[in-house]
Amino acid sequence: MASQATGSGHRAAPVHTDPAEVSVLTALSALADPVRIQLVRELAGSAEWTRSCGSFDVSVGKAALSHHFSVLRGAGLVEQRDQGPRRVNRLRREEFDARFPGLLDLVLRPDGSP
Amino acid sequence: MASQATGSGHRAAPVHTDPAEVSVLTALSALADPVRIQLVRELAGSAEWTRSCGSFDVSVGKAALSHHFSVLRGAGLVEQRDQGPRRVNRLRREEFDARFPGLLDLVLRPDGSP
DNA sequence: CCCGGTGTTCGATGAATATCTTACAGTCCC
DNA sequence: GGGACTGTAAGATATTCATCGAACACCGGG
Repeated sequence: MASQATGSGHRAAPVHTDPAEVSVLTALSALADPVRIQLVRELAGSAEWTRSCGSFDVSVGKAALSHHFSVLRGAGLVEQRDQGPRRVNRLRREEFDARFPGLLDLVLRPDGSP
Repeated sequence: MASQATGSGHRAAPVHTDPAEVSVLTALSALADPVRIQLVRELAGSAEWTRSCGSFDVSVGKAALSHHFSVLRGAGLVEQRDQGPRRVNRLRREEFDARFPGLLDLVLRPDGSP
């Protein structure tokens, strides 16, 4: 078979949640965590599909990191795609902003920003 | 002594936090709770200084309720004033909105509102 | 085919926190 | 002053959740 450009494995695909189906409580809970805020911020500062899960400068082990990405997926904040052995990420900016206008902007704004 | 219109007792005044000094994480954590969301919503639907703490239709005891109001005060979301034996509340809409534009609107919006 | 690299899952642990019960401190009204 | 009412404080309990360690699955390359 013709090998695809970026091999799409037949692995357990990550479960995604449509931002349109996310409740306010779920969205706020997902963002009410320092590690996840950092992930979102770092992700926002990078081009889409360029950051693998392990490429983030966080202070937790990879098990916890995997959990955090699961929460972010469940809140419709992050989309993931398998690219060879690694899983690359994308911040669902427009979609999430359509569901919760302004929320992402607040998180991405530098914290001391009156 | 001349009794004041609404007697302001010499009781331990509630500790308030200026919304300008509240971090994003604190604000999101305060709002990431179903009981507190309900309190904020109910408060937004009432005139200022008209709702005492005990007048909310929540499913927790008054001790937990007092704790939730403490969290809301600490996030700059609610202002309290003693009015006789009861403590009346006000949602700090403008001040909080100046610090976190749009956040309160998201919480007050009916949950399925895309 | 073996191996290093990448993530996920599972179970357990620990910390944060939401809750209750009880006790206490004010305030108002009789 | 006594008593009903309102809210807070303190201590105990329970639940949620973030974290870790180890085991497993998958991919790509020698």
